[in-house]
Amino acid sequence: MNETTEVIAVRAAELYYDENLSQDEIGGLLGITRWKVGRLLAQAKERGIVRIEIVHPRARRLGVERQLRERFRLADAVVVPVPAVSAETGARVAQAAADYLTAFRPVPRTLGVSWGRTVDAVADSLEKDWARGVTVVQINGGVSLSRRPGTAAHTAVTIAQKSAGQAVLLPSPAILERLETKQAIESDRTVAGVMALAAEASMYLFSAGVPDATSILVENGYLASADLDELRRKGAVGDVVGRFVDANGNIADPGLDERTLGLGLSQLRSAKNTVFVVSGEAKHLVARAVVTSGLCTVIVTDEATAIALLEDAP
Amino acid sequence: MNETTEVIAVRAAELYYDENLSQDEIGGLLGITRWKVGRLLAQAKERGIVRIEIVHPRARRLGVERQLRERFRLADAVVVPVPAVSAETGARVAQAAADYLTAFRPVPRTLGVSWGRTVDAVADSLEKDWARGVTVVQINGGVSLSRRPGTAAHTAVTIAQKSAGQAVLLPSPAILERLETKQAIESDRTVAGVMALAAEASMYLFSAGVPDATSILVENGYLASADLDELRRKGAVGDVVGRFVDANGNIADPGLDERTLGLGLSQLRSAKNTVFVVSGEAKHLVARAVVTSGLCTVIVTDEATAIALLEDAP
DNA sequence: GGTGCCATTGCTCATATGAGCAAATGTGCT
DNA sequence: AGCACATTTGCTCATATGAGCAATGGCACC
Repeated sequence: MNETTEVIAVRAAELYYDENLSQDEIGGLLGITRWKVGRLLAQAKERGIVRIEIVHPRARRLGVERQLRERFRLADAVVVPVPAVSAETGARVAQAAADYLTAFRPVPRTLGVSWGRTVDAVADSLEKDWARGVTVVQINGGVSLSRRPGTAAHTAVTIAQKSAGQAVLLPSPAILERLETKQAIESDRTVAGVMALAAEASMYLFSAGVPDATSILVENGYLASADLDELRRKGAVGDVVGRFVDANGNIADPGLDERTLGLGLSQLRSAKNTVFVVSGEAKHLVARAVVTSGLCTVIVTDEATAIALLEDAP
Repeated sequence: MNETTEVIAVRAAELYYDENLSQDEIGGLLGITRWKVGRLLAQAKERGIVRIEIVHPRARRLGVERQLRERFRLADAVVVPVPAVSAETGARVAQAAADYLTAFRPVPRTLGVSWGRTVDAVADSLEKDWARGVTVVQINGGVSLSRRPGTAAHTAVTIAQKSAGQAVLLPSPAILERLETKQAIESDRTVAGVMALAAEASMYLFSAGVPDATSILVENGYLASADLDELRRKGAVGDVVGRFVDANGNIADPGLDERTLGLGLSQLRSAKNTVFVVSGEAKHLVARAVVTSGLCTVIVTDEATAIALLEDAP
């Protein structure tokens, strides 16, 4: 397309999109046939002269979603565009995840949830009455054994309350210091019951953490900074339901993993509906590990993360 | 439109504009009728959820142009969008003016031109062979009496050469110190001949200057900074073909004007095709004076200037 | 519980538009 | 020049779409 043609295409696009003329009228004005106008408009779109964008906090990128589904054989994917001011990104992704849960059919009877900042944001983004009577069960420990509910409990309880359902909490720390302690807690009737329920959930909702100082596992005192150094040395790129994985989605530190109480990764892998919510540059690596190793069937993320996943091909 | 409907509209817009589905298919997916889809899309456009923009250096704002034509009873108007990096604005406006001249029919036989940075930029933006054999005549003095051609000459010569036509220069300063000198020069056969030709031009091209230190009249030594102070005191908002006007388009300083050699404003006002090229915040005031006082039949400008002209109503 | 009013919905029908194809027009090569 | 080939153009026809209108469904007010 030479420059003259291009300028004509620009005029045509202005008349069509800004002035709402028909292609026929435009042809009359510019002295070309209506078919030529149609072709010029098509080319103008192709070459990015005409840019159509959907500006809305709830906007999504369906094209990218399709690519993610195909590339990683996911049941579904939700990608939100990255707003210019990227502070909002996390909130938008959380909102998108909430929307996804709300729209999901059949409504899950039992929803297994992890905990952390991301999942908590999803809980807060849910509308009241997003569903009816969902039993929300924690899939990994996050509560101290004291009675006062922490953030982890808040997440599950919020999701359950907003559907007028009940929350079933896992009364255990995420990581125990000694294997024996873990086994003892596991064999407790209550805990075992919760774990059995968690194993049967019709849907799981979880995010991932990164092995650095911002990790909520450090914040809650389960791990020390030195532990993370060690984990990174062993190839850990992040944690999923409290379990640290390497770039291939394998357990990074089996010793540590044995002391981690909650749903196992293999259980997650064999589940039908596992919704993975993730956003932000820092989590690109762990997101890759999750989608490539089949830990999730559904991903909800921001466009930048999605593009990163699609770009460096496996 | 409530929030739920709005989100559906967003989905519809994504499917329609990004995924190229038909409204019928979208209706199927979203569980609504195709008419509802059509209505939602229309509303999404209206409410700015769907934003369509034409991104191109040669883009124009036809809607604003129409408003300008109607409001100021112009024969024509050309408005270029303001690019984000506004340094380009001047160049784009000059290009638009060049395009306008090139497309103008019938091709002007004689083109009267003013001089200055803006008009010079137009000259440079013209394509070689933009027209055939146009006689370009200067309409106000800009050359010193010395033989070396300055910028003013360059402008006229460039425009003429690019059409394989000839340039007719006005060998006189723009403003003379004494009235007698001006009259003497005016009565010179050559000068009188050029002025007669200028008066008969089939089209005029000019810009406007502002009465401050950046004025090319100061740069070329015709006026001193103190003269401009005086002019501003007398209400001058800028100059057109070397003549300073107030906000109403009247001569700001008759004494000075009598010593200014070139086409008079009344001649400009009675001409059929007077193309006024102007851009930039600083020239908003003088632009208003020009369009409201009928000095031009055609304006070529940037969107910001156009909006400013339209906003504070007369 | 009626009753009139306004907003929303589903529809008919005329029009606008894109896909696909044949004719025409370039374009490079011998 | 003559030919093969690619590109562009103008067209037919099926489909998509918006305008306009009747039917429907809330909703305030009596």
